Amino acid sequence: MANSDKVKKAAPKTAKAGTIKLPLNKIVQGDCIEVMNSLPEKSVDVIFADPPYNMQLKDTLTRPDNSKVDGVHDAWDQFSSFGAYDHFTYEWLTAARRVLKDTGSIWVIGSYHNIFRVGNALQNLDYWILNDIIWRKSNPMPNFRGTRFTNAHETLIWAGKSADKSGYTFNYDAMKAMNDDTQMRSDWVLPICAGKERLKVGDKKAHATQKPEALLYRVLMASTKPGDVILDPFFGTGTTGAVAKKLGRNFVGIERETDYIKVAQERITAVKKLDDEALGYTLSKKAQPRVPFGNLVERGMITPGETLYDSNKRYAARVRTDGTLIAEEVKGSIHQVGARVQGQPACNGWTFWHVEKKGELLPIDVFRQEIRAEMH
Amino acid sequence: MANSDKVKKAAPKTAKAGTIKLPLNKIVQGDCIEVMNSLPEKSVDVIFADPPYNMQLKDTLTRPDNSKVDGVHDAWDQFSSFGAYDHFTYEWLTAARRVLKDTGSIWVIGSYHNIFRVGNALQNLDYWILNDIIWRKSNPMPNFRGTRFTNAHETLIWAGKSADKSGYTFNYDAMKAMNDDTQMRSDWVLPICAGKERLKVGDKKAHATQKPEALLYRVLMASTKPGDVILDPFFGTGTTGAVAKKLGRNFVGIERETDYIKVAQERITAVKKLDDEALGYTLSKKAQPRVPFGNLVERGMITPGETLYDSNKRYAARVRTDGTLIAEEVKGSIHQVGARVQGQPACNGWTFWHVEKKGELLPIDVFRQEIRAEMH
DNA sequence: GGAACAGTTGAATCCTTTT
DNA sequence: TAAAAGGATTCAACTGTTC
Repeated sequence: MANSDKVKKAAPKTAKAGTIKLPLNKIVQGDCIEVMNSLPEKSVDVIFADPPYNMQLKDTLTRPDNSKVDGVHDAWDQFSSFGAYDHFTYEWLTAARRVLKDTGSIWVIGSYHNIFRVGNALQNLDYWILNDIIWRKSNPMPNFRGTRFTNAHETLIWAGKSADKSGYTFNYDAMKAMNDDTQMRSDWVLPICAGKERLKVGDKKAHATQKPEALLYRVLMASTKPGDVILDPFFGTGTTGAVAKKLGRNFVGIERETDYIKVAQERITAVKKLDDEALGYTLSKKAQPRVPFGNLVERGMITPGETLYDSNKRYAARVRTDGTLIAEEVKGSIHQVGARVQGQPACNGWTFWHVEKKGELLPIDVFRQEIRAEMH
Repeated sequence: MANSDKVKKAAPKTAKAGTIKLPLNKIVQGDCIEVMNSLPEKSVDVIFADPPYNMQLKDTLTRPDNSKVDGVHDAWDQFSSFGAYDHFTYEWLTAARRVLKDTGSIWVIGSYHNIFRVGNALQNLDYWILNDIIWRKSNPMPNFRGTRFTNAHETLIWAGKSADKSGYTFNYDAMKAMNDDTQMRSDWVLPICAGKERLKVGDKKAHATQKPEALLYRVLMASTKPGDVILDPFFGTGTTGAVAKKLGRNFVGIERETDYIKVAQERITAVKKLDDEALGYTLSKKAQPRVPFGNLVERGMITPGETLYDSNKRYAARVRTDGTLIAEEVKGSIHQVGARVQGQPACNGWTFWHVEKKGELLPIDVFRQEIRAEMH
């Protein structure tokens, strides 16, 4: 493909690390390791990677010097017939780790041919696995020879940058909402990419392993926020870019093959971003602004001296002017007193305590909601 | 446990490899690596292994009701590093390979904590992966903190002794018959081991990680013939032995802990071999799979931003990306919003809401039916 | 006797901010 | 940096009790 404003040529190998500005919503042509090494470090929120898994599997286990590995004690830390693939894997995962923000996370998809190499490398490189996700295909290709089980799934690994770097995005509530109000599980049932969604060039598939948009939809809805940057180092025909654009996220695509880039570019251009109401990103409860109980007293929503009850009216406590409670000699915050009267180690005072209004018990959390609504 | 005719003491480390006769249908007490090295080479048909997962649990975990989760904190699951775990893995997999017949196969079960280490080691040791099998738990433990996807599955790797040594057993027709006459897939839905099947000592579970018999039933039905020898190097409370005996197969169990051996021995003694007729598998009736509304959005059957109507077009609501609806400031699931706009306590959103296609109103339930049809 | 309800439990790498 | 505090968080299956 000729140069266009949407396609960047790969940075030369000599490019200084981090000297290239992040090419937002563009496809960069080139080797993903070189390109990633040219990007600014800690600059992307999430990486989605669908690496190749074409391996030379028939070789026997040999070291680089061609001696055969036979012992127990030296097999596990030596190169093997998988050496070339492992080397490639470590290189791109290392480059990916550099460009990933400390609060970022990475997704890698694969099958049993390569996923154990990838998972092993991720762990060795100090990534921290969050989940392994099973994409259960509703319409897999059958096993024609009847020699094994129908290979009906692929595996995705979702990992944070390291064990002590938390802060990764997980839209728990959105996932739960998408799953009829029960937690989203680690096994996802989705059809393979077929029909109109399957991109063609003439009457041939544009790409051998095009992933369904539904898969990326769930990945991005789960682990990114609107405006986040998603890097895909094996961009192919651009499923990641198409879904990112639709969902109001930014993408950076890296791809070597001109033919794929061309198809991906056309595809993404045709995608429209959903409007903001439809996007409807709701802040998780954990991320909402903190409202001290004292504010409710301060504003007169709750009067000092008033009595609070639990939902069964088994426990009662009186409100003091400073926003603490007192019950049976126990003084402290709404949480501490709630925990103590029940003899529990912890308690969410917001949902535990109620005020009595016209004979009805109203959780004090409704006042907090009022205050938050004012704050937008 | 005292010596008995059913329990053998481990062979001494100096025992010459292969000098011990195969202890058929017995539990050998000792370290599995030493014991396996003392057994005759190429003597067992199938190995089933449930090694420690190296879960690296830190603090105690509590449920939302403040009760404590009884996690796996046993000494046998503690390893100092990945290196230590890898070393252990290579050792036992090497010993296992020696006792396995050339026509044999091996099963190893694990979770994301260890399965990538195991899979990597299997490949490096020249085993040949036949399938990775997903045990989808119908009743997994939820994620109590809302931080990740519910960890709802475990992975089994099924591998032959090497790429050029075929001849492993796969009972294709039995598997197909067990699965309503369609090929058995690589994902198996089975409940966890609970209820009466769960072995207890007093009121405590006998083993932290007892596997369900249904899982071993399928493994052995798929990959062994009557009379075959199945070796389990991490025998625990003997699920492998119990199912092997029931199915008319022979087992060899290796276990270190006296307490587990005692429980396993009693359990297996109580098992009766099924008569040949009873070996026919009774099919459990499949329930209608639940399809979340979010799936329709994810798959593009319904577009975020699209408007839904009731059959009389009296009410309207817009679809958001996470599969919730919004109508007149009311947000929530298709059921919740349907109920609220009507002022009713409840509503079946599937039949209430419709999409407009070419001037016709189509209930959204038709899309759910489409998805169910794909799932069979 | 059976329905309804309350209680328990499972291989889990399960929090974040302020003081 | 360690300790304290705020406050967010669960699903399906089985067991046992009550009405």
